[in-house]
Amino acid sequence: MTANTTAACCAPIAREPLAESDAAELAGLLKAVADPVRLRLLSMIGSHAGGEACVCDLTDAFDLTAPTISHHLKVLRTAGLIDGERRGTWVYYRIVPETVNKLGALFAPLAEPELVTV
Amino acid sequence: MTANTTAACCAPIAREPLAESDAAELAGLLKAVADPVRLRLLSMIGSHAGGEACVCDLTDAFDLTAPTISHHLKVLRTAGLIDGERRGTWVYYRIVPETVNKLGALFAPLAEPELVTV
DNA sequence: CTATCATTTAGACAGGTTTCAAAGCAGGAG
DNA sequence: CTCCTGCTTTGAAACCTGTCTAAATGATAG
Repeated sequence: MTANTTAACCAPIAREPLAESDAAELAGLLKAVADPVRLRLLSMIGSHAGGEACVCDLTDAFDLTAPTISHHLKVLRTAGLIDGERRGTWVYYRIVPETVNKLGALFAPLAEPELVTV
Repeated sequence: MTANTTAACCAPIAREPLAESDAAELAGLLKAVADPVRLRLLSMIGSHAGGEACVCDLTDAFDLTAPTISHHLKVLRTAGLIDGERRGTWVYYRIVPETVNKLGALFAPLAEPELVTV
């Protein structure tokens, strides 16, 4: 179609127009992380020693009630970004790297902002 | 080859807990792209020949009214993800790579040993 | 100046989100 | 068994979003 003279740059999102179905799926994932509390939860879980974190640790880090934290964890779990398991009294969550990678792949390699000027 | 080899693990989000202020800023950015229409708009603008796209092209690709598209473009513009300019009759939008890179840097290097060598 | 096309703004409405209090479940301790 | 603690579910209130129609603004042509 075109000369495509600026090929050495583009993140997937800027390489070709996103298909409608892909956009819908990715938007669902992005909605799950597009919240300050859930971003911090995801970060806390992912950076916790052993790769997993107990809900009790997470709840104490916020000025929010336990049901609210539980709700946010459910959103992340439903989106497939985290996975939870009960061991005895406590419930532990860990990250699902495959799903997180989908997000990374979306915007990732947008190289240096040295684009061809107009 | 031992000079700061980014290990096969951690995206910034999984390296250390996100600060509250960073989480708020990033969540704002993510909210702007967490919509199928806006994702496709961003992708269309970024992948368009010349690095910019006219609103008229964008509007025709959706089953939505012009005001709705305009609303979504405003959200992307307010978030700093795109930048618009009027030239004569038409308004042209282009991507702001710096802002998009912030998103790429968040989830990017999580466990995928694929190296960018282009 | 008037007509017309392209885009944005304003106002309104249905539907979804975030949050909390209260109640419900599941394990462990006494 | 009974109680207590950790976590989830439910139900409801306040708020935010996506979409539309109608109207305003900007630019160009006649």
